[in-house]
Amino acid sequence: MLKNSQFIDKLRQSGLRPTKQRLKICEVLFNREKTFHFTINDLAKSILEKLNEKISLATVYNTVHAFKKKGYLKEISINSDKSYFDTNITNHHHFFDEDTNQLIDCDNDNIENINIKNNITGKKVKSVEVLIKVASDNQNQN
Amino acid sequence: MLKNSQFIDKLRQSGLRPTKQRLKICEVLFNREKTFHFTINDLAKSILEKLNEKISLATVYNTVHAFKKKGYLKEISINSDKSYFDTNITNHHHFFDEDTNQLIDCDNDNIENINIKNNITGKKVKSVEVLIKVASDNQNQN
DNA sequence: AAACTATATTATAATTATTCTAAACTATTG
DNA sequence: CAATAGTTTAGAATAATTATAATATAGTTT
Repeated sequence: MLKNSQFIDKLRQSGLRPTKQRLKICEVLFNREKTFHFTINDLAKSILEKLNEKISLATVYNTVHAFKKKGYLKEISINSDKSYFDTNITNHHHFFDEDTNQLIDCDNDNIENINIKNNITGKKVKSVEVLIKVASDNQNQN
Repeated sequence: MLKNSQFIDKLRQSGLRPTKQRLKICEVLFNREKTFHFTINDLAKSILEKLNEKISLATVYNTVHAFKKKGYLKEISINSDKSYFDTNITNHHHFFDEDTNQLIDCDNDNIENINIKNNITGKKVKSVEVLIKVASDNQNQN
């Protein structure tokens, strides 16, 4: 478990002011055993429930985007009406269970190394993400 | 180039009534040399420009979803504020150019076969999609 | 520590993509 | 050709996200 002062240092190091709100959000996001996936709404709800505190939705949006820009969060490429974020910033992939709409981490060594033979000229590969959609046998394909 | 009567047959075969609007949309989507990617907005604009005809937005949404359900279109998993569709329904991957926000097909044999060692128990793999985000060197990672 | 400046937070309005609704319309069937 | 089941439509409703502009706070300078 990280201490408040550690979050303060981390924020300051990346040029973000360690405000009350940002520290609360750090607590909810990073003071955990396991990484996890969330939507902005999930996060706002967590803050309310866990810390019994209200942070303006706008601030939650701002903070999540700031954290993403600094590399503390990743956004996950799923087609959905809302954006999903991940506190696991390591290189890894995802299963998406179409029955339950759940996103599940797929360990990187569960898939052989992906080698892109021909990249777009003049561009650099920023990320390679695999999304494996799964469902029970009787479901429609998406 | 496909003829109108061929679209009529195709629609009827899959239990969709071949209406004026659906045939127009077929023309725009499938009467081409190459497959392509689009958003609902792109499509509505194309209809207006190419056919000089106005189809209600609701109908465009309905039709695209109907076509997707029947397997004539694929939806692409990109995290974005809007949904992207693909007339290329074969198994393939994508590059996403973060500089231009463009989606580019990645030939299937540009990537070695992807082998998932351990799948979620009780579930069947419905699709495996790779999204390769690229950008010029000086861009931020997404 | 007061004053200053740059950055953050907030409630609320605005915007955008998408879905819903219910009335009018049309293709198919008997 | 009448019945009916499926479609289309404009516009309203909804939901996620972004913009706005006033207020508050953090860091810095005096």
